[in-house]
Amino acid sequence: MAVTIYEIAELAGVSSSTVARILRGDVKESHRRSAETAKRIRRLAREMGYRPNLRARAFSRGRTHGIGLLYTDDAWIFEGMNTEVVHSLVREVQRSKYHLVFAPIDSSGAWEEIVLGGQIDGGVVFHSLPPDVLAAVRERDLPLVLLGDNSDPSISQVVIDDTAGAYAATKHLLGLGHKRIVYFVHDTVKPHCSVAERRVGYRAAMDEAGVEPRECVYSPEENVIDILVRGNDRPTAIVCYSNLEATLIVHAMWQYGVSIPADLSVVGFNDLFATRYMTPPLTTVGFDAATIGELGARMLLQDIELPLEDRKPIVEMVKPKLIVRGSTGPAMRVAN
Amino acid sequence: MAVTIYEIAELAGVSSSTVARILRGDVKESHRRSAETAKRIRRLAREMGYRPNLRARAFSRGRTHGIGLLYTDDAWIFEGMNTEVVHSLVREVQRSKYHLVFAPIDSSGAWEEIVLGGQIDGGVVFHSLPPDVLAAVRERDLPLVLLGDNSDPSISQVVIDDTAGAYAATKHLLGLGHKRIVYFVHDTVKPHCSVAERRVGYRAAMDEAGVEPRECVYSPEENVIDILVRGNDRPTAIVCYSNLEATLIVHAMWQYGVSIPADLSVVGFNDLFATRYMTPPLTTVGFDAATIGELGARMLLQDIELPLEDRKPIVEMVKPKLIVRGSTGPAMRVAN
DNA sequence: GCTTAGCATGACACCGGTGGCAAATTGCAT
DNA sequence: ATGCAATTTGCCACCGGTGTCATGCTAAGC
Repeated sequence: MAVTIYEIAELAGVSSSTVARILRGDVKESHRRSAETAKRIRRLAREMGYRPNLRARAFSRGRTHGIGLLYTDDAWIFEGMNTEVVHSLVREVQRSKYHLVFAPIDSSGAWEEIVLGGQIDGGVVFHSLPPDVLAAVRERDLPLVLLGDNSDPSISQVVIDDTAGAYAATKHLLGLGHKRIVYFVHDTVKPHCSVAERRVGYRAAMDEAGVEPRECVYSPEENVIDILVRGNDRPTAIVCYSNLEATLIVHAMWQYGVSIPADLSVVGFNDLFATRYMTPPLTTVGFDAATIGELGARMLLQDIELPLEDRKPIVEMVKPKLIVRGSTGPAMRVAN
Repeated sequence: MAVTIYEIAELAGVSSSTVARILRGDVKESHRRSAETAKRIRRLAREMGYRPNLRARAFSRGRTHGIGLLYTDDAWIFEGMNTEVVHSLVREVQRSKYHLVFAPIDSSGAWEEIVLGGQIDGGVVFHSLPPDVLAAVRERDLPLVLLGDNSDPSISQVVIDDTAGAYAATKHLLGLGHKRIVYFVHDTVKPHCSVAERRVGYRAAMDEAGVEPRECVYSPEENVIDILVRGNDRPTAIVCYSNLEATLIVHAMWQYGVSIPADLSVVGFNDLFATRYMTPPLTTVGFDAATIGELGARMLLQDIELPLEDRKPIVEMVKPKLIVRGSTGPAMRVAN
């Protein structure tokens, strides 16, 4: 059905290799004859609506030009900032004529088909890979880039400076006169290096100010209310692990009549569109999702082009910055 | 590097066809010898870590087992409900050993590579296709399923009953005693059939109640404030086209001290996680995103398996339902 | 024991490009 | 005109499966 180089070759009276090379741009065309045939062949191809069969090319070259989007359920790629990262990833990868393929790592084992079946030339990982998957990928010599995880230094990665972000958030609160500041993590959050990193940043700022750090896990909800509303020694400010905690806390405080930021200051993490329109607009640590996708894609594509032995892991760190909005304010004077 | 059927065939002392057939399950194995060789070959394949080369299979069969995720920038697939639809799409497609490929329709022309290069066997469309793309897809006889758009009856589609949703929302407000109800659309919303359909539902309910319908475009913001805050004859309730309008209105009203729902009732459209935690929690029209993905995927996969002439467009309609939360309340008594 | 339908098997062409190699052609210098 | 290097061109094997066809084998029926 579709036009092939052989049909073009026949009509043009040349061999299929010539057609293939010309349409691929493998010919310098300095000779007079070459330039002429090249022009003729290109015209023919255009007229006949030729499109290289990418299945055939992938087979023959052993390269699909596919990039796997590898993620576990824990990575929540359909939530928050991650969707924006994926968005930029798609864009960047397209620019180099590659395409992105969903490769969820779940019990269905579909990832095996994709990775072991040779459907992709490399993978972008949200956030890290189970050991068996990693082993399989390694065996196939597929280059990888990890996004948002620094657990394996032997793989290239793009990470956010979580420590710096949490540090800045805590500093901001300390600067407003707060002393009783809590670091909050929701208990549905999977153990992930960023949880610890943000904690480190928080603690560093607290230590520096000579204030006692306090941590809390948001669960069960009652527990949180007890701490934030009924507690005797209740905190005046909160550093949230992410926007989830911030959203839930703002909502819970609204229910209990605790005013934000008058009675309680809240800092989130991640600059989602919606946080700008919360009541009050959320002060949060933000970073540019597009940068992460672009860096990741470029690092991966570079590795793919490189011969196996020249590949070496690179780590890129993205600096977040604090965006001050309405959910933080000066500490109450009356604080005991 | 990777194991092929030829290597297995050699070791097993049979032909490559036999290996291929046995590993594909094309053999009934009623004969004694067959059963024995089959067992031997399967064991060998397992021991050698054989994996069929899917590039080769795709080439040979002319089928990639890839499904294109076709979307324009206008479709916002990285926002709101759409991400959930994509999520379920991935899942459902995997169950049938297919994989999803991002195929954004933009000026980069990358979609041509994917569609015309034969990288996919079919496509899921958010929400509709530009004419040139549609023509290209048609020419390749690629089956399609449209999600959330009913503009082309010749293509299978999964649509939400927008009219019924907006009707239910408006009915709810009328039931609470509201008379001055406005239908709100943000001006960044692209012309899309759902805008009109929801308007129809809104109007139907208003007409039924014998109340004058009123529509508004959210832009510029000043305009909205004028209408909702300063207006003499200002509305007491709003039916929003989507959650975007609802979020912005709730936020703006908070700034102007208009209390929701006491002074103004707001109904959104789309049941996002975050709407549950807005202040107040949003009354909204919701539908199950997963259902849409599953239906769409199944319809498409069915079409792919079918011979060209047996394919006929199917339309599935998903019923939304009203979720009453805190942003709607009875109309004020003092209303003139 | 012989026939025969039915299934398993092997041989081989094919899908549509790629890439290495040898042969042909060209431009340029002598 | 001749030689030479540079470049283009054609030929062909190859990538790893699939599917068809002819042949070989098997088990059941007589």
